[in-house]
Amino acid sequence: MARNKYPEETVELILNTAARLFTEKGFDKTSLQDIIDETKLSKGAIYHHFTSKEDIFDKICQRIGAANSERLAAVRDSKDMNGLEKLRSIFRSSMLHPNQERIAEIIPRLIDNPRILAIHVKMQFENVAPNFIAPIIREGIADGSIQAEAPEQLAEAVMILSDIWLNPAVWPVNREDMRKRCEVFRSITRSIGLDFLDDDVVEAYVDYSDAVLNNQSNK
Amino acid sequence: MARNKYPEETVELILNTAARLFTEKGFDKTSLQDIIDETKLSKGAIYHHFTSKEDIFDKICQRIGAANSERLAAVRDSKDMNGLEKLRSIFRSSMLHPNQERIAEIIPRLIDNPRILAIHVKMQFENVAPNFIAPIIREGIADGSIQAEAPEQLAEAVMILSDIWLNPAVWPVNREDMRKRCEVFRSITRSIGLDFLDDDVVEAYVDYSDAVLNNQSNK
DNA sequence: ACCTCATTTACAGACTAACGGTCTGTATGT
DNA sequence: ACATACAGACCGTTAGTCTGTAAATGAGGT
Repeated sequence: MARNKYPEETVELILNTAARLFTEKGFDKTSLQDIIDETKLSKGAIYHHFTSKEDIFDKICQRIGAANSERLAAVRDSKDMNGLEKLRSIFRSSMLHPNQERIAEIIPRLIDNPRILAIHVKMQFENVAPNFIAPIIREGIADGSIQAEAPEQLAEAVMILSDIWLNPAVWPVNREDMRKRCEVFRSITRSIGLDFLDDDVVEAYVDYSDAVLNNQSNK
Repeated sequence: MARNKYPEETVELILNTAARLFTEKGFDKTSLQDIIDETKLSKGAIYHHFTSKEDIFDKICQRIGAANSERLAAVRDSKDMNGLEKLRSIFRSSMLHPNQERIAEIIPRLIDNPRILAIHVKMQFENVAPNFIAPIIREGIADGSIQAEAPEQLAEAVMILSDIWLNPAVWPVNREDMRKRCEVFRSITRSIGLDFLDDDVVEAYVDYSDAVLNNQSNK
């Protein structure tokens, strides 16, 4: 086949396939041949749409980042909630998200997938914390729902703790340990004026961690 | 040259050279040829002492981990301090360590060196937190110098925050931001019964961060 | 509106350089 | 003599390049 009418579909196919393989096997252990085999495309096709394997990875990250930003921006710019409620909403939706189960099935411990871990950490620092969490905390301080100082640094600390330490995809633990982690996280956030983790969200964290753990031991 | 009298020196040469190259250029971008060129050894020599490039990396990590563990164990097992004093001592010595300047000269942002970042995170989770920080917190709770619960989880939280977020090697920031981070870290640790970061240690963090930042902009 | 044809685009796949790793050969210490 | 510490040719696989080709497209004439 030459000169496809709908090249966007080819791009999508490459991105989707590569994303799956990268999360399943890791970036290094996914070869271009793997992508070629799974997509039934040719090297020429892939290098026509992307400049390198790295480029494919970057584009996948951009796509995920954009989807994530959109979700967060909707909450941040909402007029119906105060600062604290927005924080609560974000953590609620990220944990009770519909595609949660699928992720638990696929993802290996991110700690064993350095590339994905690093980009994950980077996104928290460069995008999520400064552009979404910090403004919301600032809003919360202004509207009186949050008592705190240094919103930028608080946002960073909260995201590091919740998105790396509490994140079961990074390092899953058993139910009890996860519950204890959540409790410590709550006592920390409460003490700095940010009490936004609800009981049912904690349970979702615990369930998710357990699911990832079980899925791994099955392999 | 064949059949060297002192093969340990060859092993050391390989480990030291590889460690430097891995931190300078990253694991992936350091080729065996680079190591061969810099050591003036041959492929045969390297594969005689190591089974793979990965193996070299692992041995480097083990060496660093062992040195680190030794330092931490000495504090943990000391009879002259209570729990809180031990924590204080650890953070003091890790920041005011003699080889600090050398590291600042070499290291790129760990966030751009995924492999090293991942092993760094892993060591905190698998070794430092459970084997050293948690026991010390437990001791502090027992001797009354620390008021807290869940020492294992607290240890994890403290190490995540201090060794990733506050660590200038991971993500250096300017002096003001670093100072703010330290302040937030202090308010967090204080609130959970762990006030162990002294003013002069904060200044060391700030200086270190600034040094790493300046060094990078020079490149 | 329809046909023509040059041009651009979306691929296919042979080819290349560099990589990690293996294997055989060799000199030197024990 | 034998084991050890190398040296370096060799191999399969990898990411990335380059050339070839067929289908879509857009401009110009009818």
